[in-house]
Amino acid sequence: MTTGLAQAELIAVLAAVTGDAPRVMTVAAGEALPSGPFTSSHRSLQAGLRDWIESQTGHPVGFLEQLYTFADRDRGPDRGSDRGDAGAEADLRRISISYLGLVREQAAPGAGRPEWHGWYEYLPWEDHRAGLPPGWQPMVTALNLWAGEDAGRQQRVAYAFGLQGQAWNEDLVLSRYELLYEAGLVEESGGLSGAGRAMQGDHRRILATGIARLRAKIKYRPVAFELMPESFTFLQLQRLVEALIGLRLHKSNFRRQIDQQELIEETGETTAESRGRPAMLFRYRPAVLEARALAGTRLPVTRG
Amino acid sequence: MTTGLAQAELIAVLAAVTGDAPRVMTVAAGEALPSGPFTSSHRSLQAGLRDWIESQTGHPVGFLEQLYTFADRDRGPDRGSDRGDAGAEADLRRISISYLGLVREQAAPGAGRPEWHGWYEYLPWEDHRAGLPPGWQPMVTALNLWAGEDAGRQQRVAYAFGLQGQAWNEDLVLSRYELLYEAGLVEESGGLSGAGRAMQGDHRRILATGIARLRAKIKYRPVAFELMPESFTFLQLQRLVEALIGLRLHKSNFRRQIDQQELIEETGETTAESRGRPAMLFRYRPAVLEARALAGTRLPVTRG
DNA sequence: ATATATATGCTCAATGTGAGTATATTGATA
DNA sequence: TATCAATATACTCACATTGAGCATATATAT
Repeated sequence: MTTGLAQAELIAVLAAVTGDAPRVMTVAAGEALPSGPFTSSHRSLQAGLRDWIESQTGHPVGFLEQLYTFADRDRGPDRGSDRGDAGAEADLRRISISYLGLVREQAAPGAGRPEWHGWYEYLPWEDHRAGLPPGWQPMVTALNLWAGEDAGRQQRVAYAFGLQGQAWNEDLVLSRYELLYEAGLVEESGGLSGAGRAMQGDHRRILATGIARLRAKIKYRPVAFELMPESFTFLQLQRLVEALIGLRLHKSNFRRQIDQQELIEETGETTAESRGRPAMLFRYRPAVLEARALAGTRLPVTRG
Repeated sequence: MTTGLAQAELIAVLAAVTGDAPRVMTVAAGEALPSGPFTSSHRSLQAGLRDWIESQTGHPVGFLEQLYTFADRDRGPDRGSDRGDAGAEADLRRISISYLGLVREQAAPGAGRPEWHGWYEYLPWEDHRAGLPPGWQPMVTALNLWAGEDAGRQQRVAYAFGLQGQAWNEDLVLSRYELLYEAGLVEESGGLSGAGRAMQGDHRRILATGIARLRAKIKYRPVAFELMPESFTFLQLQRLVEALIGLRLHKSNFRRQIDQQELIEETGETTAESRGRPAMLFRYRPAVLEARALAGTRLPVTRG
């Protein structure tokens, strides 16, 4: 009872982008994230997961980062209350350690026949590239109905979904999923279908955690390049970032920002894929990565 | 062998600030971070840890956030190699889930007689408030010696410690500890004493992880108030932030920044603690917290 | 009264950001 | 072949933010 014994499991949010569609690797016909027991034959958490992913996808994982560790009856960061989906009453807890991984392509499925599905099948309210996503109005109406006269709920909804003068904040992926969960508007919490495709257990919450992390990270670390091919045009890079954050970017300002960070350099070649003027091809400069990352201090320190 | 059974343990980095000294709660005469098994009597990871901390410190924990989950033979985010400190060859892995918690004061020790020690006893190279910290020159010399002709090592050292024209980045706490570890300059990796006080196992690495998280977080979330008393002066707030990040701040620019975020409001009273003009007292405005946090987008989205 | 110490407010140059416009270079088409 | 449509790249400009320092206000100590 007090031994602290638990069953350990690894869960991966594996992301890739094809064209302008961000994708996630799934199993069980798109209903679950890939996962497996953490066995003692693995050298480490990272190494165990890396081996497993590479055997499944046939591609190396460039970027792999721990997301969050959940325990039974404690799914989701700031939840004190039980959700009742814990299962049997054994004195064995299950501990799930989730990871975010980025892979460059998603061809060559391995033994497990993984499937790639678009993020926004599961979280359609997160894609604002073409204006308000489908199903937006009914969802907002239902959220407001749930909030009722409760000022706290009203504020949380307005903040998370960018209503009532608040700006849309693309990073709040997890907050939004949790609000929808709490409001009973997703299947996982007993809601009717409609608000995106459901997943087993809390896998959709873990997907939301991964997307939130990636959207936050892309602002101060050049993770986008982990998803890009060797050489690429400016527009391809822009489309990829837009796919991840679910928003359109200002073209020339995006170019300027990338330019002045000196993250990329011309290859010398051009593409003639498109109709108009051919675009220059660029490659990533990894040497600069370590040197410039995390430049944003935001605190008024005294210099000199 | 492949069951995924493991022993689960919770480890806490509990921080408080008294005056201008940031502190961490320790056990074992200041040689270890508080930890304990995660038992099935706990409702959840968060709740279990929260209960335990409050019984130990006698104070409620305002802020509690998961840091990182380690497994035996995998201590530290990006390490593939074993460190050989794993212990017995049982097929039971130990999994340590670490948390960062912030408490407002550190009086009233509970049953376990915890001790509070200054952060910078353990990581003296992190405190740059009074210029270069003691032991800086010998440490840099030893690092350069370790780097030798290896350009990669040289670059990592220069970047992490702000040498050769690079600016000091207070967030890179973990990178610095890991470099010192790798270079054999801390006791935990066989180095002689001198570079700060050691801790058991990898507790000092976990402390570094917690400080790094806090220093990064303070830039975009008002976590400082979790450590402040009810009412405070501007200078007290500044001193606290300075203690956390280990740097001096520009007085009026700091005031301006806090001002325009509308995070605090006057209480109407003043203090006459000091010699000169009495300072106005302020209180934190928690209502605004949710509404304004995470304003920094950093990506050039198209508006309208 | 005067010096000293701290608090609070103001200015200004430099830099960064949001938004839009202008020019260049291609393929398609009349 | 002249023109159009489409895309790429470059430039401008107002405005906000930031880094740095100076000025003023109000207390205590002598």
